[in-house]
Amino acid sequence: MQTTLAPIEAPFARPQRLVPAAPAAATGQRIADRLRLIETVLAPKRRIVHAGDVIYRSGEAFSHLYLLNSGLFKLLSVSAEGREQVVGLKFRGDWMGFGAIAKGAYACDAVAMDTAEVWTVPYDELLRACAAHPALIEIVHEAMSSEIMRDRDSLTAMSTLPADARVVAFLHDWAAALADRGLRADQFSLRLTRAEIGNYLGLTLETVSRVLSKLVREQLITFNAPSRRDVCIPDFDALALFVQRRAARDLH
Amino acid sequence: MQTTLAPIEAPFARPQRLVPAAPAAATGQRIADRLRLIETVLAPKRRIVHAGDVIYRSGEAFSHLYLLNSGLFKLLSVSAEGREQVVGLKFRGDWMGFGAIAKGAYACDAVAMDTAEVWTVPYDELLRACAAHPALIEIVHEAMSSEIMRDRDSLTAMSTLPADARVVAFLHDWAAALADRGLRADQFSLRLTRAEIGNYLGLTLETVSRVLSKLVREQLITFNAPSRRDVCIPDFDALALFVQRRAARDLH
DNA sequence: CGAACGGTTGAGAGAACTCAACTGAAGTGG
DNA sequence: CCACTTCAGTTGAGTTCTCTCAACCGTTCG
Repeated sequence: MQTTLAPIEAPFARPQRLVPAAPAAATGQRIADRLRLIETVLAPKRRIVHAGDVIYRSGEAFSHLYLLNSGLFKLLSVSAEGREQVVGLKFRGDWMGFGAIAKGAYACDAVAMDTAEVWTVPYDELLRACAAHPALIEIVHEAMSSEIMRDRDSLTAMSTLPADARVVAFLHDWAAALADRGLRADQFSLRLTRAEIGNYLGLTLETVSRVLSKLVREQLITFNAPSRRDVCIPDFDALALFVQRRAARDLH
Repeated sequence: MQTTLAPIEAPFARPQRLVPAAPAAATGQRIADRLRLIETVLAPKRRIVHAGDVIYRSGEAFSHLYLLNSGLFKLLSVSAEGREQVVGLKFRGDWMGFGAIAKGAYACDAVAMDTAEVWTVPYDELLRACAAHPALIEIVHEAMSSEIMRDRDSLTAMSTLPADARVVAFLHDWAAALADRGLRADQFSLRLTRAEIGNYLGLTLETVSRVLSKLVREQLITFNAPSRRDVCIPDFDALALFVQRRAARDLH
């Protein structure tokens, strides 16, 4: 797979994600609390969007951050030649647009995959509000920090995991993201095509399809109805274990 | 390589990097300016470290950010089993520790690869200073934003580029990082072993070695002395072109 | 001098990709 | 209402790329 400097374990093992069985009472509470604070302090403009709607486009001047209150977004890095690369998936409570601060322009397209509610936060207004509300700055830093960690984990997964473990880690993280938000994680609809999943994971759509078929054979997942997009995950921890085993494999 | 949603070009093409021929007068000025501001506002504690020294370790409680004033650092994600993964390389002007804000603990080891000067910035002090100096907050946000973008670009490269282009992109980015800091970019010493480069890029050390040999044959690089770590890059733009071509290859 | 280490190179194996055929579902127009 | 098309998905066969295993070289260091 790649060069081993020393033995490694599950690279996708994000501490917060590996504790999916959070007390039901607290499930999704942190995220909701933060949203409420943002709401009261900033009174952001709310906006309902539908699948396919684009919040910002690559190249546009940066001015706003966006906070997802519901729904699902994908971030697409679009090259000059028009090829697209999925570089991120955003759930409720996630911010969009952090990457644009440094360059003063968005570097990707933010596309809704669903009916969603987006809160619009003018960046300069946010900065002013930060001066008045110290808690705000910490929330923003925490969100950026999380994004950095998530990217880093993805990078590690990409460089250490074989195809099947990558797909499993993807499912695991998706389920964990839902669980974090208090949504049911044992059964959900992937809203991406095989091509999009493959694009995101650095695999071909055929490989993704083959892996999913294999996972069904191995009973790690099942599909509801013939749609083949509604996944059931009978044993969440088995996913993490699969990834771990697969990563451990090449340490002899 | 991976699923194509639409045609793509060079994924490593980071706008700021693709303009390496910055006016000599301004070269490295932005970074120096920011360092100077931090220095005057925060008066951070300076610290000289040597190759192999560790600034923080995975698992330690988060309390400080670190700003690199000179030298080179690597960030190592270390698993429970002790296997290491290079997840980042830091140059002068780069911050270390952003990833730790969210979880309150560092998730990787920061290891000096060189004699280096590190500035120590207590995070709570930084937050207080931000309230007084609005410019400071923008600098920090910009640094975090840059890190997000860099990770995202690496992810794209990992998922779209074949082995040779990945190595070339790595050299290109290294040279660009040096150029950004006013250092000579046409000739420099890679301070990583083949194993470390491979680990970072998700390749084996043998593949890295083979690619480098091929690049020498194709005159994209040369080595100084038999050390095989001192690289000459006769034509910087040729590197970007190589990556671009290699990425464009699979769009038929 | 011998051991350890970084690096190079070759041969064979294995993983993922490409190309291609096929299915089923959904949508369109006659 | 039913051909016809399109699109997502599955599966197979062959190819290609990268990895694994191995031998070997040169340098450094005890």
